[in-house]
Amino acid sequence: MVRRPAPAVRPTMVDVARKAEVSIKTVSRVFNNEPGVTPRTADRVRHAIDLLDFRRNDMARGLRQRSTSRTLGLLIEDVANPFYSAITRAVEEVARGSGYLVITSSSDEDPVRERMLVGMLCERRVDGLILVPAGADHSYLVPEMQNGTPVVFLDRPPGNIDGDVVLIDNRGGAQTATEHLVAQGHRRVAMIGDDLNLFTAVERLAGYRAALHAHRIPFDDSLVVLGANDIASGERATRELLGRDDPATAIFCANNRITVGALRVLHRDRSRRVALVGFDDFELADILECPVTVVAYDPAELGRRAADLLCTRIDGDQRPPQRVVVPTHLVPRGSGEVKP
Amino acid sequence: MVRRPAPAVRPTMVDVARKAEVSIKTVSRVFNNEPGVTPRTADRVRHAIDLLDFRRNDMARGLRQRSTSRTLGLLIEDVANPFYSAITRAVEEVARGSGYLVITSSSDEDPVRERMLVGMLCERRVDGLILVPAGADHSYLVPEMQNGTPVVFLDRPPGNIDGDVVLIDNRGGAQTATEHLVAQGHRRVAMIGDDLNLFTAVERLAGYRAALHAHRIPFDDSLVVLGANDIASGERATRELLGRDDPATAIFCANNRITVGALRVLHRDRSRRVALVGFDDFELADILECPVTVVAYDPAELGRRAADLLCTRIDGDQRPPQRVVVPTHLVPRGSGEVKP
DNA sequence: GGCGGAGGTGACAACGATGTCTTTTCCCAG
DNA sequence: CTGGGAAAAGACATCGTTGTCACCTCCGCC
Repeated sequence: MVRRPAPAVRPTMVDVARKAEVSIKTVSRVFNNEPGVTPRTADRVRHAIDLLDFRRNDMARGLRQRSTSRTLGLLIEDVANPFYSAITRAVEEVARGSGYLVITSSSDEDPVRERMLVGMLCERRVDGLILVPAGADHSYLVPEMQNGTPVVFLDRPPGNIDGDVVLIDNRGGAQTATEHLVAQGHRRVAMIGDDLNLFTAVERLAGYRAALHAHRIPFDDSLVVLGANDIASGERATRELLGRDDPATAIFCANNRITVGALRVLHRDRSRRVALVGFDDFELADILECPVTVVAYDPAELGRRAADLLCTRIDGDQRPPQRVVVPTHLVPRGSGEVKP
Repeated sequence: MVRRPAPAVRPTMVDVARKAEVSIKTVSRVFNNEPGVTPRTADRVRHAIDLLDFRRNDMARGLRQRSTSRTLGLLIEDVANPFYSAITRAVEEVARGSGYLVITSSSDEDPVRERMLVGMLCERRVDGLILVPAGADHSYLVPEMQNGTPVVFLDRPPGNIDGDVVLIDNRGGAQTATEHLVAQGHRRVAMIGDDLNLFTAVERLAGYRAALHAHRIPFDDSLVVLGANDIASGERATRELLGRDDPATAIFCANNRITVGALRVLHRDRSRRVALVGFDDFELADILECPVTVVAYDPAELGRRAADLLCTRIDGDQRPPQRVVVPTHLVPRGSGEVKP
């Protein structure tokens, strides 16, 4: 017969109470620093707590107190992406400041997966949820929100419902980037962007168009390639743009995956001198052969604002839905200052 | 008098039971797909569940069932660091495959903070813990582990206790990197490393020394600069090494922060031709002016192995502590093939 | 017609903490 | 020495779910 190790059960307040020869209620009082316990008794209890390595069971505590888990849910596209990992870190920081831990999960831009994960988070009774919405319809969140889980949307507004949103100034940033290229004398400014079912892609395209319009440059849709969402498609789009008869002399890359793809192409074919401005900053942008000019913003700021807002909602803030916009700024480094 | 919105309480199985006119036990059976319920009854219950947007309260469930939270804890140095965010993603993936969500938190290499976070995670009764140990003593984990929270250590072994560890082949990788430089004809090969109270730093230094030893090159400690742990200190160390009378002709940078720092210095002063091999790969290493040769490994593999191991422990695996070592491989790109 | 058995359903306790209310203790004034 | 009252400590119900066991019904068969 195999001897199994003891079942390994954590001590409870009952165990502590027995050891300290008091009632569990007294243990609870000591543990929570509630008044009304003699210092002598409190010491006895604390001693028992240390002796047994007691850790309060937060599930029981949470169950008793209107089901709070002291935990926030953060549902993003992919933590491995630096943009989101910066956000994650910022959210963690704010959360910890208020005693929360954070459950992170990645939806991979898949609405079905998103919905499943939201379900799992709600089952665990997260006290609030920060969500980068994937897909077009988020009305499924209505019951969750009504049932008392506050939700803050991040980076994109949700579909078919209203709620707090924290966004980047996509349109303004894209316009700044494009105007910067125009100011260098470029007239054939191309744009490589993501799929237009993404809010950010639409906004950035709008900013690009606004810049052209402001400078009376006609919009030429052969200079716009959309649907690029990773490094490989960024490369393809760049090759396509440069392979034409009358190629662009400047490119606005609407996100950092695309920028990297474009850089790979330009790095291989150095004979061309193409101006480039990217949306999103990235590490090492400044020490590439041709340092990359970008429109930057602080992703951590996005996370902080969202987490702050969420915390006020958890604390009962009843204001109407808020819309926070985080500004962008141009960082000229060389690639955007190439003349036609 | 201000009219406050309804207290927003989530429906429970009691509500579902009332609506479906059955007992809560039957609701529980239907919800968990247990046998022994008439299809007709089950349909009625399911209908009520949908109608009320019922979500099972996992805290209550967990409390009843030996306090399981279906949640893993992941305690790393900093999620915003690409190395850790890749790990995080991999852990999430494996976890989800077994029905777990992951609480991530960053210790910032601070033992006090680590301990506090471990405490918070244990209070929430995570089913298991993956920990990148900071500091030198982890005996404080003994009671947690005895009380039934399995722990897997990541990237470094813990201090003063035994346990499962998943590591990179630090020594082998460092040796490979150094030998590669020696093979190019370098005799004055420098190393910039982190503080020696870090396990990985010690191992990498050992690998560097082993390589020199294998090629009968005497160890010269003026060529070794330690204590570099961020980009700025990497820059300082590089300047220091190159500013000497008889400077090194090759540098082994023992982590990617250091590599980036060194690159910044070399980028500014292009007159020097110094060979460089870095430990850790990083994005864009291949499209820098001089593409960077590195010793690479798969951070995601680290995360996967740790999560897999943790899951088997949670499932009751009683084997003695395991030690998993993830291999490294050299990626020559140019910077490491510069001749003396 | 009664009885055994199986399948469906429900009553009730339990998980581990906390809120409410009661009891006990103890101190001091009268 | 006793009564009043505040402070300390405890009893017990409760949060929402699941495990255990009892109950009921319906069926088939002797």
